[in-house]
Amino acid sequence: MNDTRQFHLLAGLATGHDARSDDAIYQALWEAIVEHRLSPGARLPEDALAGAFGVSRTMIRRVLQRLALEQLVTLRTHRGAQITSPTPAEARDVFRARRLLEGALLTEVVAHVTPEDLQALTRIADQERHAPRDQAIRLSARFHTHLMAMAGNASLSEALSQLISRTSLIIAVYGRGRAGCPCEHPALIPLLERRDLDALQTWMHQHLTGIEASLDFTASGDALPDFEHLFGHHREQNAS
Amino acid sequence: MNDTRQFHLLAGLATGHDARSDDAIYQALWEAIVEHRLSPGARLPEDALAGAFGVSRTMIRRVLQRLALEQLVTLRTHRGAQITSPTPAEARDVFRARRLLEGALLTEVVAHVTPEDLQALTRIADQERHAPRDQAIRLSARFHTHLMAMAGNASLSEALSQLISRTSLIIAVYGRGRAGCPCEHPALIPLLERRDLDALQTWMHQHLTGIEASLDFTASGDALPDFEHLFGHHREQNAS
DNA sequence: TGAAAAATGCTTGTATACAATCTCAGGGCC
DNA sequence: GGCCCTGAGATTGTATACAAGCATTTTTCA
Repeated sequence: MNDTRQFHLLAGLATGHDARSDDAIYQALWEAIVEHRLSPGARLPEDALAGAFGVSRTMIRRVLQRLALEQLVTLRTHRGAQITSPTPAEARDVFRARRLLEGALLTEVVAHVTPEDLQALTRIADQERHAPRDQAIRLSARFHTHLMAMAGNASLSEALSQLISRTSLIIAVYGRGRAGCPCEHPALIPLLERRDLDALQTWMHQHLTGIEASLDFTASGDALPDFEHLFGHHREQNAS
Repeated sequence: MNDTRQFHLLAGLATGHDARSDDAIYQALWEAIVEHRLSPGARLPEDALAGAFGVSRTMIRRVLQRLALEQLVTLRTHRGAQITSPTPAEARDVFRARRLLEGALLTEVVAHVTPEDLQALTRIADQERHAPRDQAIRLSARFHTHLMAMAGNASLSEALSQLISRTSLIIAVYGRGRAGCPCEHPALIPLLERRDLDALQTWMHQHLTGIEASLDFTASGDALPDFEHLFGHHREQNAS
């Protein structure tokens, strides 16, 4: 019994509902993941997706491979794809990386920001406030992505985009209650407007640290339970 | 006429010569690209590669897609794959990104470096000095990759690895004569040994800037010739 | 002779068939 | 009663067939 139905909400997002192109399928899946409509751990059977999108498994496999290289889905041989459940360690890495990268890039952002950019950011922040929760998460990602794209460095922007997407997964697993950017974004815009680099860097650091601090890593990450942490108290002594 | 022969040198690198796995093929192609045995602009016909590696096009396509996402090959629809020729703008971005990332990560590297790491780095630097030119390029990449892996942040290491690989492409296109890291790497090790962060950051900045300065961007990047620059002297006046 | 148009061959894009492997349920054995 | 083994079903891995598009050559006409 192909549960194609489960994925029909994905297919219906754009054109009609079938024969979508490579990129469109990627986009639809990406949005569904970032918006938490597909939760970490969810299985992604190729047949079901192929049916939902009206294409063959060939294309689905290509899209899944791409998502896997971006660490949004995990591919295990002969066991199929599922939405990645980041480990606490990975979560920590992502936040450290983002603090470092976004902090450093703000220097370039300040140097290149234009009035159009400010308008675009304001619009995104507004939409974010009035959007339902799931879309707000995606718009929050968009806010950061757009902000960092101003630095004018495609290589870094792309790497950062991946980190931002992964943050959404991390929030899905470890966020409790009203996690995610709790609408702090509008506060950044005036700082950017008067090009106050120090204030921007401080703000960004606190923003990211605040999100990370709001997470709850004691809840087992949905993946394999951390027996070491649950039962063992000899963490410091094994040096190998 | 399938010029499978052209690619047999790739296939012969590891096991026998056929029925190689996904990762092995990726590895072989990656090394060939980074070692400049496949030059930017070189075409990569799926049939020829499939024949050389003894697999079907299915696998080749997967590997090519992965290399494309890492920006090492360029995939154009219905026109196949070829080794990417980075543009001067991309080259600039990559070096800026590397300066930023590697400089910042040195802080973490200093905090985590172990004697084993120092040994490994020394060994790589030694091999690099005594290796023939093409392998030296790959070992140079390995040096930087290993160094940055010490920071203990997988997310950033991976992004950086891609930037390092792309640097090899940039050198292939714009490097003249004895470009690449001209064996400066051994000088870094004592600085690392005494954890002199300031000296390390200065060294790294100059190292990367030196490589970038040794490039010659006037030579047309092998891709589409820059007619604007060749024939037009009205560069400053067209503002659009 | 030169240039535009048509045809052929080669390469890639997509779907599908078949083989290999995993999962899970049912039954037998300890 | 619990555990292991076995087999059916389902899912993924790989290869191949066929369709579609591009490139080059050949042909034709001025």
